[in-house]
Amino acid sequence: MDMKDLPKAYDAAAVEADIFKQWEESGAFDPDKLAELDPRYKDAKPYCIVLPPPNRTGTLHLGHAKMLAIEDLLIRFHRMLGKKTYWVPGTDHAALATQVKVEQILVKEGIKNPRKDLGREKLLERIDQFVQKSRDTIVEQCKRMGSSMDWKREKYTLDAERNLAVNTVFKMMYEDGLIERGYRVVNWDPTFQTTLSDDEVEHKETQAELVTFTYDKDFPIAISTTRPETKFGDTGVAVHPDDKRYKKFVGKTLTANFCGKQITLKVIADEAVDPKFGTGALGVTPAHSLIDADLAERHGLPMVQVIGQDGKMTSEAGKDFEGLTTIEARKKIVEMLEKQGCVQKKETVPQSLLIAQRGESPVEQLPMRQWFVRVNKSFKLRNNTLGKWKKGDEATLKELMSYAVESKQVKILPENFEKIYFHWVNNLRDWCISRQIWFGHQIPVWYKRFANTTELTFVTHGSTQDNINETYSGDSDLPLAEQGRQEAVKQGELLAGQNFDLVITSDLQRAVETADLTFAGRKVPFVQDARLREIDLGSPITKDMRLEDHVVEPFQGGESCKDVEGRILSFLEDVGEKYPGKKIAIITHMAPQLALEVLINNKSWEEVIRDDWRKQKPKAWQAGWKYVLNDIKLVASDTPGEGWTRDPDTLDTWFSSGLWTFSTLGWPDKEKWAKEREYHPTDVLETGYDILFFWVARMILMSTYVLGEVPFKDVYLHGLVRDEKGRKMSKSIGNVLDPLDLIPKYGTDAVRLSLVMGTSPGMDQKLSEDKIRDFRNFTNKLWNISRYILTSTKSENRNSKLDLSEIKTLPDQWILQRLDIVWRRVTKKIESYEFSTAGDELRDFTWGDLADWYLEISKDKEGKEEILNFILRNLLILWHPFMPFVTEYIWNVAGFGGLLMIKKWPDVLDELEKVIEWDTSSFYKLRDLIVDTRRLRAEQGVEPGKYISGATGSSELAMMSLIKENEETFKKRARLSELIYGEVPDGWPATVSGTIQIGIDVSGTIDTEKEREKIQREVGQTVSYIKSTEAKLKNKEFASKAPEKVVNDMKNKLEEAKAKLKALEDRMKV
RNA sequence: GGACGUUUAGCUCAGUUGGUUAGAGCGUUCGAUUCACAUUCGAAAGGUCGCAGGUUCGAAUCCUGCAACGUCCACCA
Repeated sequence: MDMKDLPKAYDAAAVEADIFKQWEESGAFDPDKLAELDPRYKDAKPYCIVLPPPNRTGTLHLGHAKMLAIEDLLIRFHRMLGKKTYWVPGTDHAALATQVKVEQILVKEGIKNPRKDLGREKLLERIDQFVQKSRDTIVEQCKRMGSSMDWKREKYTLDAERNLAVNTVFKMMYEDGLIERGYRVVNWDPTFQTTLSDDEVEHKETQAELVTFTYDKDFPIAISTTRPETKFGDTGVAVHPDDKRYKKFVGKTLTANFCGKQITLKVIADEAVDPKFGTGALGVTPAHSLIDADLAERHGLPMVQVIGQDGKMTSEAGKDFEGLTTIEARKKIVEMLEKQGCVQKKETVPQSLLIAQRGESPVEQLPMRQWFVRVNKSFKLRNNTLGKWKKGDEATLKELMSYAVESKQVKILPENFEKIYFHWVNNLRDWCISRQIWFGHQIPVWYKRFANTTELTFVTHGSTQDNINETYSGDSDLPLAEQGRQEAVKQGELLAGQNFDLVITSDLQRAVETADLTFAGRKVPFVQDARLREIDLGSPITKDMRLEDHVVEPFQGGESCKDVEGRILSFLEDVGEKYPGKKIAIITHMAPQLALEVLINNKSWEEVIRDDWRKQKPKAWQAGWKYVLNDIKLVASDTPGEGWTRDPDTLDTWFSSGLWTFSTLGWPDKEKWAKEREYHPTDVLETGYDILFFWVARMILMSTYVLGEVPFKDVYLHGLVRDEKGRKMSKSIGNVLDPLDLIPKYGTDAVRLSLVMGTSPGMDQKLSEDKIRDFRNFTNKLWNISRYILTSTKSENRNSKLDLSEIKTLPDQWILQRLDIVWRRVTKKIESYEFSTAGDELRDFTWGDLADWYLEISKDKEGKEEILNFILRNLLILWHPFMPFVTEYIWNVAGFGGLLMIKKWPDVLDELEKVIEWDTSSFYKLRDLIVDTRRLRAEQGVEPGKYISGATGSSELAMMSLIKENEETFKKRARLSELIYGEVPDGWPATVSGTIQIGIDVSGTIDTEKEREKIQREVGQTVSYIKSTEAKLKNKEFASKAPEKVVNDMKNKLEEAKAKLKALEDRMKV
């Protein structure tokens, strides 16, 4: 392109698509291809950020745009620094949120009850269609934002690889006893028919009627409630232990006829009751309140469920109420109570209603059988590199989560969020992970149910010599010792009263012999089954062998406990099918028996080994553990085949997102994981503070549990984007700014800048179109600076080397020195996540120093082409992470060669190392002088614009020197000229008429302000810090008052600062 | 009820271990513009740093209390 044809204004809309295509096709987004593009990426250090996967529920908003702008800035910066950058792209299925949204759409389309009318498969199909569309939009939007990630590596929280990770972790946790199925009070959303975690439930302030009443006319204690309909489920009345009014009732069991239902209430005393509230007595409803459930557990009160999953009253509420909604029931109850004269008081009180986070539907608390992650359960650590524990130590998930942040292995920015994090972790309750919706990871648990129940009676074999010695037999097949024979006979006596249809023994000698002795004289058929064998340990083992060491990993080429579990599982399947309804005795060994505990009795290996076997060993020799086999439950990472039914529930979406940092890097596939292992822990997690608990905390939980390491080193929490009045952007207010509208209007670079500049971590940001417009103006400024340089210099000078020893004039030295200082500061600031101030620094340089001063000065002097091109190249490099499109475009137009996005930061600036030697301090004095001149000129009314350009610096200096034609002035002007141009020119430009009096001592400005100011510029506050600290330390009062530790701290820091300063001074001397 | 923030120019915000005269952008006012850029340039005005105490040679910065606003968590049944 001919430089003369460059348009006056930068047209972002016209060039961005092409630029992005160029980047994408180059392969520079792919960390593995970087080395092909530039050899410096060979063996480069990894740098990794996982993209917080946007929900596939629709389109991206400005919050996403902000996230993309910040992360792309970091990625581009580190890529230019020479790191192998991997920005992991992906999207989130968002389980509940998505299903809810699609169901709502379907309802609008006329399908009244999508779940019922379409069924699981069809509904999932519709969701998949929606989700696919959503995904395409999201990818397109990310690209429009200029995000430099490689979508060929796209991951999805619900794809096959992530599913394997989810199932694997579920199984691990199940085996460690961290996941359990329990009957507990959970949050239930009757509208969407699913459970919700504590974090998905919100409180909404409402007014409610607080009714004070007695259960029936004769009941001695009055209670208050806002939810009379739950009172059918009351099983207790709680009072404060010190409350004299009720002391006589404590411990008694009272009955009442509550609106037609006979209820039994135990009066309990508990500290949790506030004697000052209401009547001081509290009706305890264990089934419908988490708080009451805790109370009930402490005092052993039963649970009665009176509200069903449909949100209506159950049969427990009696015939008159069954099937009514809670509101209807409430009204009716109050009426009935009033009729009976039981109501003492009705008042309106503020109450916070539980509602689902999405939508407005109220949430009920009900007891249900659900899956939970137990955060307070201690378990044995597999491998852990956090430092506090070693393999085999015990810890709880909560402890892992706390320690990761406490030890600063995860640093949260801004720091105050650490407190919030700890508070949340400390108050964390078990996490309900099962959801009754269809869209999501189905729980990896399968059941096989049998037509009839089979009863299995476990019979231990008698002792062999090895058993007596307490050594493990390995694969040896010893006969019973004499003691063992006696044991077998004795066992027979113990089982004498019981009849068996069949005896199944393992095929090892000791089991077969035991069968013969124990069941001698009975007419029971015997069957041998090799699957009941003891563990094959490969070879004989010593006494020190421990079962817990090879639960998962096989020992010496033999079997692991898990292998045995597989054998027993297949055995049970056969037994359940072949012998339904029979009573069977099985003679087998220790490990197979533990497997029975695991498979039938729902225990983890860790548990059975630790708790059951050792404690109950004596009992084992007495025979007769019974197992009732009516179904088998199997937790597996893949379907076990036909005849198995899978748990229909799905997992909380955050279970899969919690694995995101490593499930995206190939885990648990050994090969893939090995290849990308180096990227974990990832370098930084950047996201909004609103999902600190939902997501950030759960990633820390999962990563420290599964891998024993933190998921990321830094957490950068950005604030929310709000409208110009500080309100949340919402469709109902109509104040939503859509990135897709803004980008064509102002350009992506302007939108990105507006989201990064003027913001700090954790702080909400007010955004208006005015602000974006200002940054559009700035991109145009950069464009015009470039246009000026490109049109005023020859293209053959674009990449010419700069010989620093040839730079002699003051403005040249000054601008290069400024550039040197600026890039150092910008680098430091980006590294410490101070994007806004980094941008300010750059903008001040670009606009304030370069455009307003240096370019103006350069107009009056030829021969600055190398410097101008040099500065432009570097300016583009420094701005690139902030404004990728316009900088890449200019780089292209200028013909600097190659792709800007993989140019080395700071690359060409390396040669600037030496510029610190120059003394440019007098430039500032001159600048002040010029500004003074302008002001004076304005004040004294020099005819404007006639001889001198309004904005330039150098011509005004010339003017100044001509103001008073006398010897003194001439000297000054000669000196000024020398300073600016490095020489005294032969003649002067333009003649200036008029006279302006100025009295500035130019010579005085030249020799002052040397080393100190220069050092200050480079090291910031160091010099003054040293001075003030030294002064403070010398202060006798301070020294005597301050604690020793403080003084020492200050001394240390002082030494550091001095060393820093000295290093700098040395550098300057070279 | 508990915790955490915020309060600095008309507006949006910087101000990193306390240290010369508290900064920027926008806006306002005045002025300039044959120039790479009117998407420009220059200048000016505008601040008891929320309030009240305290520590210090020195406080926007540290401590205490108060107020307003905001957010999160818990919840009185």
